[in-house]
Amino acid sequence: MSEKDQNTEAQILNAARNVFIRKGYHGARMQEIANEAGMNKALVHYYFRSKEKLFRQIFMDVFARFFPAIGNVLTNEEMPVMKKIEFFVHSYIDLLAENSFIASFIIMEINRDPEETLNLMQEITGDMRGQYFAGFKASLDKAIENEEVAPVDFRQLIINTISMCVFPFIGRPLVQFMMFNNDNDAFEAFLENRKHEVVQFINAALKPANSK
Amino acid sequence: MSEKDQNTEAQILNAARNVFIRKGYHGARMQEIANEAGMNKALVHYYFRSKEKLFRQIFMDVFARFFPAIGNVLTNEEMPVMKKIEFFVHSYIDLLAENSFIASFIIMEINRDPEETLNLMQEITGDMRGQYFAGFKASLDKAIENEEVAPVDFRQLIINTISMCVFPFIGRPLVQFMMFNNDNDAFEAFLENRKHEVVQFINAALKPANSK
DNA sequence: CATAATTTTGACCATATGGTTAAACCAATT
DNA sequence: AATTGGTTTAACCATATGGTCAAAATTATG
Repeated sequence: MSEKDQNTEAQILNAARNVFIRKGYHGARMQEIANEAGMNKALVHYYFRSKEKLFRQIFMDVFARFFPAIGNVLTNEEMPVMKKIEFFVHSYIDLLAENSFIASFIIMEINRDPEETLNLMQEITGDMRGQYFAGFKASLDKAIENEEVAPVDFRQLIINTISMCVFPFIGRPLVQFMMFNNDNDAFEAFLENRKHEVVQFINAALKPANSK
Repeated sequence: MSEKDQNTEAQILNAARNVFIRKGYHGARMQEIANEAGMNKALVHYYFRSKEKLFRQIFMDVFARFFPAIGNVLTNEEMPVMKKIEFFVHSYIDLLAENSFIASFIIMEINRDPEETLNLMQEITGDMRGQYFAGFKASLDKAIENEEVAPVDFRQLIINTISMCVFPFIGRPLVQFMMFNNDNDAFEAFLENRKHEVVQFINAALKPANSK
């Protein structure tokens, strides 16, 4: 594989990533990818046989970068639960803010073809799926026992947390329109605040009943 | 318009609704809609000139049924804030459970073509958009002043609430796979619980600092 | 420098898809 | 029964799209 090879390949991957993320699988056109990469359509097929093969690679790249953020935080045994959550919320919202279409893209694709998409995801998560959460559950339950946090089901808590982080990005056009008169800057500011607000919200919700 | 007219038209609308919701605009095929309606493709065009016109009508129908659930609850001045939220959470999760693809559909389309989709939505919401939330803000702020609930920005609260209701449905395949080993029944049970858990979670989060 | 190997391109193909049309069908009216 | 008006269909059209191929351009190799 020559230098030029890697270069063109990278150009294609880059263009494909943009187009697929913007338009989704059905909306994306091989021609548009070729144009955006500044080359002939046949060349795209020369490097990646078919649209589907190209898409798979893109999806896995995107998801592979997106997924570990969850795992790394939940896995760290040392950190107290509430710190874990704080760290998670901050890094997740930052990640999404910098890659604003990733969340919609993943959601879009998993709803388009759940079976296939789950297969791709499994190749990345492997068997680790359950482990991530088991670790979190353990340390959460311990904290509950020590009455550091109020009793709560770990799944509900995780989903509450992820929901509050992810939804504003997925539903951004809608939310921005409905609640911010479509004012971009106002919404950006809102997102910046949100990191702290969400943490505070969860923190308050988890305050044990007998604390002051 | 004859009886038969209304019947075929309804059949088309019904089929189109199913197909569009399952596949989204790009994924949907006029032929598939015709098949599902049990008729010729040309007939679909005879009733609704183009795919786009048909789609618009479907989207507006779907959104029109989906949207008021927000407004009605937030508008009611009498109800105490926490009751409003409880009512909202219950009715929203029920609505989504019964129309499981609606949320994904709306999200999908608004990300596909925000401009156009917002236009369609505006035809339904009219100028009422702001009003809904203004009413909620007023009664929330009053409750805060009376120290019935802890201080919180009304937008953050609304988005927190909607996030926690909607996200599990939008991300269902992913969540079900990651946290429930793809077990359908387990996830359904989880959703049933969730109505109460979310209400309780918000309730705890909004408990004023000085209450026991 | 000549030859081989690889990369890139323009032209092309088969198929799918949204959309049209003319004719067939059918129900009501005279 | 014939006419009329709307409904439904089969066949068709133009275009878009994923994909292929042979030739040209470029690069590596002797």
